Amino acid sequence: MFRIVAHVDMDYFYAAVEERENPSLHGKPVVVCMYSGRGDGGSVSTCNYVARNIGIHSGMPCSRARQLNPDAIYLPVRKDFYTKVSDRIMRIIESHADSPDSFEQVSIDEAFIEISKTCKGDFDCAVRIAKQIKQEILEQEKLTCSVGIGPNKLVAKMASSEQKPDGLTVITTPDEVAAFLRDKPVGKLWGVGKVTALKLEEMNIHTIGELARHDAVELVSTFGKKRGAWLKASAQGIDESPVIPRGRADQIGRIVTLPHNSSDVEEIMGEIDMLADDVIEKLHERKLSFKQVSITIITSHFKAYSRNRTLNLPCSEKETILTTAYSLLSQFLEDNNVIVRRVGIMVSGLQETSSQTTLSSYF
DNA sequence: GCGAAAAGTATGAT
DNA sequence: TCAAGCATACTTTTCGC
Repeated sequence: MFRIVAHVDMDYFYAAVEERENPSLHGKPVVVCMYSGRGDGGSVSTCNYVARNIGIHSGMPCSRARQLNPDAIYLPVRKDFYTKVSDRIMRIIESHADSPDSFEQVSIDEAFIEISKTCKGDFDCAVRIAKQIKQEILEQEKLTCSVGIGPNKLVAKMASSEQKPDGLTVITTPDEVAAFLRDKPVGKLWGVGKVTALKLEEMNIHTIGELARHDAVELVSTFGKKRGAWLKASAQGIDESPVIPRGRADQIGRIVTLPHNSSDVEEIMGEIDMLADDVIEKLHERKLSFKQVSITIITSHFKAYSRNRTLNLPCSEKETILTTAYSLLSQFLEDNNVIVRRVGIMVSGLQETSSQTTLSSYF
C-alpha cells in the first residue's frame, strides 16, 4: 500500500500572530523585521499578504521594504512568543498522526505527519484529517494554515505551497505527481535555492520536468554523487525519506551584528560574552554539554569565516565558551587583516549532561 | 594509504 | 545597493594507525 503524508504550513506565521494579537492590523501591510541594532538596518523575517502584494518578501532588507511602502506596519520579531503559539499548534497536528513517532516538526511553523496507517490508501480520509486539523487550529488559535497531501514528504511539502493562504492541495497518483511538477521552474523544487537553480539554468535545465529527464551521469558529475542523484529523484517526485520526530537541534548558536565594525579582540569579546549567556541558557534548559566551540566572523565586506575547536571533554560552562572563543578569535585576527561586522558563536557535539560523570564526582 | 574525525564552507528557508 | 540570524548538508583537511 502506498504512503500518505501530509504537510501543514502556517500562513505568514509571525505576521499572522501579530495580526491576531492586534486586530486593528487587519487589511494593512504587516512586516515583521529582525533588526541589527544599527539604525533601522535589518531584514524582513515574514510579512502578510497585503505586504507581499506590494513586493515585500522574506529576507529583503527592511530599508528596501520601507522604500516600497513607508506606511506599512513594521514590527520587531517576538520569537519566544511565536514559539509558545507554535508549540500548541504542533500538539494539534501531532494528535492526528499515525502515532507520535509519525510526526516531524520541520520548523517553527511547519510539520509533516504520516497518515498511511490511519488512511490505508484512502485519500478522502486524508482530506478529512486535513480539514479537521485546519478547523482545530482555526478554532483554538484563530490562525489559518495550508495543507499539502501527497505520497511522500517532497510532494506533500510542495503541495502545501500550491494554494495559499488557507489552502488544501491533494496530489495522489503518479500521473498527478508528474503533472504537478512538470512545468514548474526548477527553483520551486524543495531544496533547490538560488545557487543550484542558477547552475541548472546554465545547463539549460529550466523546468522540473526537464530536470527529471536529464542525464543522471551529468547531474552527478556537476553536483556530486549524493546531490546529483537527489536532484534526479526529486524531480521525478521520488522521495523515500521517512517522517521521523526530530531530535532537538544538535547545535546551538547565536550571532549578532556589532554596534560598529571593529578589529579589537576585547571589544568583540564583549559581544561574545552576551551571546554566550544566551547559548548557556538554552544549553541548561536542555541539560546538555558540548564538545565543540566555534566562532563565525563576517567581515565589513560580508565575507564569512568560521573557526572551531574540539574540547578534550564535554563541558557545560560559560567560561569554557569564552576562553575558547577568545583563543580562536585572537588567532584569527592575527592571521587575517580584516574588519569585523558580525560575530557569532556556536556549540555542537551536544550530549546529555545528566548521564555523564564530572571529574569532581569521583572524589 | 586508509577510514574516521575535525575543520571549514556553501546553501536554504523564514 | 542592501545585507538578520539560524541550522544543516557538504567538502576539504588533518589525524591515527
